[in-house]
Amino acid sequence: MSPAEHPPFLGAWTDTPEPDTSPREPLTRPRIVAAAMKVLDRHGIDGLSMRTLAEELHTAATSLYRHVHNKGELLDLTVDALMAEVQLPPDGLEWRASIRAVSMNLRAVLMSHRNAAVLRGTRLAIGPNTLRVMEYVCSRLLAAGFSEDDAGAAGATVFNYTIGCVLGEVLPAAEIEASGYTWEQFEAEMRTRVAALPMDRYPVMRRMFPMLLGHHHSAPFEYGLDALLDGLELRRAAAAGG
Amino acid sequence: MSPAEHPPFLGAWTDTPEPDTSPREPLTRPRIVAAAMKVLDRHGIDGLSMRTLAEELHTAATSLYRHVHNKGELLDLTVDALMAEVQLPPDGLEWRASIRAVSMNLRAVLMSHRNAAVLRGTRLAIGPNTLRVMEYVCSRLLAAGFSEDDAGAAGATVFNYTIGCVLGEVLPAAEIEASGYTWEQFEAEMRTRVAALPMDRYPVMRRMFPMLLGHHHSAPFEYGLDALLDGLELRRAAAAGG
DNA sequence: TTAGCATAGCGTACGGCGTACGCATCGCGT
DNA sequence: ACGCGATGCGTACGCCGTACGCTATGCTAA
Repeated sequence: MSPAEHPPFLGAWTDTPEPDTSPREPLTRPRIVAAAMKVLDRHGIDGLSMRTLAEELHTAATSLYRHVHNKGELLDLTVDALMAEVQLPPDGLEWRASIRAVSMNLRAVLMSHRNAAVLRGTRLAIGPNTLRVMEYVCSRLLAAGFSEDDAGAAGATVFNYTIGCVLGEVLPAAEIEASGYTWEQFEAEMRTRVAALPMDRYPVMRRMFPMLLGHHHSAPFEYGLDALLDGLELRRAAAAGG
Repeated sequence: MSPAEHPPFLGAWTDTPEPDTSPREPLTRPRIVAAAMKVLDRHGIDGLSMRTLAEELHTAATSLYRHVHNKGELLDLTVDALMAEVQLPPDGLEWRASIRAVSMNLRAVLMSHRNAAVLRGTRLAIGPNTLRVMEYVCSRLLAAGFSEDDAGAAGATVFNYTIGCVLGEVLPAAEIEASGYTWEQFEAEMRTRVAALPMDRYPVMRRMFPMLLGHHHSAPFEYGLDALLDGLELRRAAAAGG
């Protein structure tokens, strides 16, 4: 197999494969996770396979398994890495303002990585970065006077609300991306699909449905978030007063 | 290939395959969807493949494609079928009570089909059954005095909150099921995994984390739901008063 | 300097997946 | 009796995750 086994003139015919003298820094978990996020952003969930990821890293698929137990763990790491991007608000804010800011930032991060956000909906991925955000939220709530039980419930509520909303907003976009449609094609298809449904049996929906699908801005999200925070403040004040 | 092509004694050696004289009612979409739900409940998301589903129906995998465009559509149908199970409360309830009841019923249905609930988190599946529930919620909110925009936002909020919470509650269970662990094994593994994290950097979490993971009951869900409804009532009253 | 060895990378292969394609079978309208 | 559309299914293809074992590399001890 080595060139020495060929007569010399044969070796001259083909370019020697140039033993790939590039330095090529070594594979590490952070590098792998970062690449996974990139592939996810660009090619969607179905576009992320161990092979495509390996290609992105100029490696073989099986090499990844030296650094990651299996694909599930890789996805969990990627989802947790997402949480590293959410900024925590500065100190000194009133509790509502700080929780609101965390929720908004979390939403922004998820929206900027739609596909990872969808993943986040399907995996229980608790890592240091997730914990960091949860720590901030819960400590703020405790400091504001919530009991430990209430702080846990309130924090979970805000989290779950935020993620639920983002999923609702992001899933259409993710499906569009996956199907290769444009937004207009998708909206048209949606319209015909809806027209095929027995809409006359649902008079309210016939009027409101386009609106429900079309929230490209954050107004409904903020409406619900503020309502939720108002309700939590009522409970906090009642508990503090009683 | 027909038995007549073999000498008779050869035919006697093997049991004639008994041409399956069972009547076997024809494949239909509802039958397929019901079977998919059953497989989902029993064997989890990964346990539902076109082949396993076909086996459940005593058919070949490719036969299913006469009734369903692709697996994605099948999953969408299954998710929508889930929504058929949520009961709508009787007439005459105050708006908060009726919305609260829908949310609780929706949660109960999702909790009783964990795996389908996880699917619901990843697919935009709007069919007649989903529409029916949304119709109820929105019409109730409109009747209570919400503007059309606010009703849409409020309805979406309640929906998204409910689904987000259920996902948070159900994902651990779904993962347990998928991994074949028992709940105790899982809790133990979770404990060691958490112990491996830099918990000392997160003092609040170290205390509260077990609680956050362990909500086997609906108290935190109801806490957040009631807070949300309180906040919405504030807005409704303000809009009606102004 | 060299021998030995742990470790990172990778080539091959296996079983399972979704599903395109074309043939067999069956029930019904003529 | 006879086509003919609808339904079921056998085969096959190109992906997927990943187990297994070889090779190349760089460090450590002699």
